[in-house]
Amino acid sequence: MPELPEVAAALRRIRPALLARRIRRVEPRHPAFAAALPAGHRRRVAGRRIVRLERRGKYQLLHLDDGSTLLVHFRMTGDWRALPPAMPLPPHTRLVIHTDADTRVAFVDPRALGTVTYHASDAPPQLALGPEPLARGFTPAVLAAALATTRSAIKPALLDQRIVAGLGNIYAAEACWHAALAPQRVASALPPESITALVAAIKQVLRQAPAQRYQDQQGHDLWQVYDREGLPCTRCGTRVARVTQSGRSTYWCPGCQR
DNA sequence: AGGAGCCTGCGC
DNA sequence: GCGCAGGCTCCT
Repeated sequence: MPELPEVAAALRRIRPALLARRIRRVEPRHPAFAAALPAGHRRRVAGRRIVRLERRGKYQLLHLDDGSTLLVHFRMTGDWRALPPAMPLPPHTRLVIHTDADTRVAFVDPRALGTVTYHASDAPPQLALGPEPLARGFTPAVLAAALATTRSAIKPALLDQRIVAGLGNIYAAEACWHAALAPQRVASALPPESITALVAAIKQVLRQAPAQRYQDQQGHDLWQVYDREGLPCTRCGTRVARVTQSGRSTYWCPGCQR
C-alpha cells in the first residue's frame, strides 16, 4: 500500500495504541524481522516508553523515552494494524508490539520486505530525504534546485527520496500525467512552467489520495494512468503506454504528456 | 544509469 | 510455469 498518504494513515491508526505507552515486548514473527531487530535490541526496547510518533517521507520513527528510535519502513506491502483485545493475529503478521496497556500493534507484510530497526540515542537514523511534498516549503524553486542535481528523467527523479520525500511509483506517474509531462523528459532541463505544474500536480495527487486505498466507493481504482496500459487516456483518448525506467514500470499517455 | 537481491503472493 | 509487484540497498 505504501506511499506517503498510506504511511501517514497507518501511523495515525496506531497512535492511540502506542503513544505514551510503555513497550512490554517486541515479538518478531519472521526470520528477517528477527535478524533486523536482534535479541539485544529487543531487550533495550523493552520497558521504554514511546514519547513521539513521527513520519518522514515513507519512514516512521517511534521515539522512545531514552532518546533511542525504532525506525519503520513498509517497503512494498507493509502496514500497521491495531489489534482489539483477544483478536488473533492477522495473516502475514511479521512483528508484534505489546504494550503495558495490553494494546497490541501488528506489522502486517505479506512480502516481508519491510523493516523495523533500532537506533540508539547516540546514533540516530540518518535519513537522506528531500523536502516533504505537502509542506509549504515545497515550492517550484525548491524542486527546481533539487532537479538541477540529477541527470535522470523526471519520473525516476521523483522516485528519488533525496529530491522529494514520499512519492512512489504510482503517484510519480500520476503527477507527471496531471502536469501533462512526458516521464522521460530530462529532469534538469524542464522549464519553470513545467516545474510549477509538477509541484501543483504532486500536491494534488497526494492530497486527494484516500487514506486506505486509491479507489472510489465502487472499488474502482482512481488512477489516471497507473496500471492502465492500452486503455484510453481520460484526457485525450490516446492509449496509455507502459515503459520501463530504472527497472520500474512507468505508465503514461503519449498523446497529451509532452 | 542499470541490474540483482531481498521475500511472498497473484494473475495470466 | 512466468512475470510482475505502490521500495530500497548494494553492486557492477
